[in-house]
Amino acid sequence: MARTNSDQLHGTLDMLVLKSLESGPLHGYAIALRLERLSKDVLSVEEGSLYPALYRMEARGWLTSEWALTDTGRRARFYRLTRAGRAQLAAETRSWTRLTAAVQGVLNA
Amino acid sequence: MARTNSDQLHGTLDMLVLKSLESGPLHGYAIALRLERLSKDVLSVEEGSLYPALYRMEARGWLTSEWALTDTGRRARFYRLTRAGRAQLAAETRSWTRLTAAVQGVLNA
DNA sequence: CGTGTACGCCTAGACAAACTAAGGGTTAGA
DNA sequence: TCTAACCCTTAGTTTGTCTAGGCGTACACG
Repeated sequence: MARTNSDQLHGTLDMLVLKSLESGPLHGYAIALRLERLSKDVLSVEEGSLYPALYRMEARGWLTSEWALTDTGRRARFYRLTRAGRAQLAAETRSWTRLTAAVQGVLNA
Repeated sequence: MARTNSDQLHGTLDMLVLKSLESGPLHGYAIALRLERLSKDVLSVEEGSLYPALYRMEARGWLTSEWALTDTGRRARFYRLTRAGRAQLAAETRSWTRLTAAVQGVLNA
């Protein structure tokens, strides 16, 4: 009913997830933790957003996944960036930079 | 059907519209032109997004509106920022700055 | 005079993305 | 034993933006 979190990540979640996989495969939970930590708790990644995003991106060929064990011995699904995923990350990053610069330009006017 | 423009403005349109009214009332068409010009044509404001956004914001008390004549003698609906609208603009600007800084932090990692 | 073009506004419907709010199972430790 | 952290899943809702039309007016130009 009431919205507390207001789609703060709209349009950037894919990019952030792709980015966090750039340096190697991670599982969902780890991706969420990483993003929260890197953003100093400004970004909070809801599971209900994250997992569907992962499935979506895998379906689009940007990621592959497989079950494996974490370093603490738990089963988890690890996601790995594909070549197409890297390209997508680059494209989204360019586009994001361009957009935010434009918005900033308006705000400075 | 196919999406060409991908919701590029998602979440920022309200802020941009409020910002463009900061220096005085404008009508819808003028707001769109202004945003396109200020952003050097990076942002394109679709009428189907803009007008519903204006109605929404008026309903929320951020804007008031009235019919008046443009300097070229046409009838147009002019929107004016309310006190609440100014507060909203300030809040959204703070939040946007915070968010983009966080995203940038992740991208730089 | 007709006709195109820029000016202006309006709206229904589709759609994607993110969210809320559950549920489930596992491991470790108090 | 029981709690908390770890990890995944998904149905359903909400929202905003977009597409794709429609309407009417003023003015310039041939």
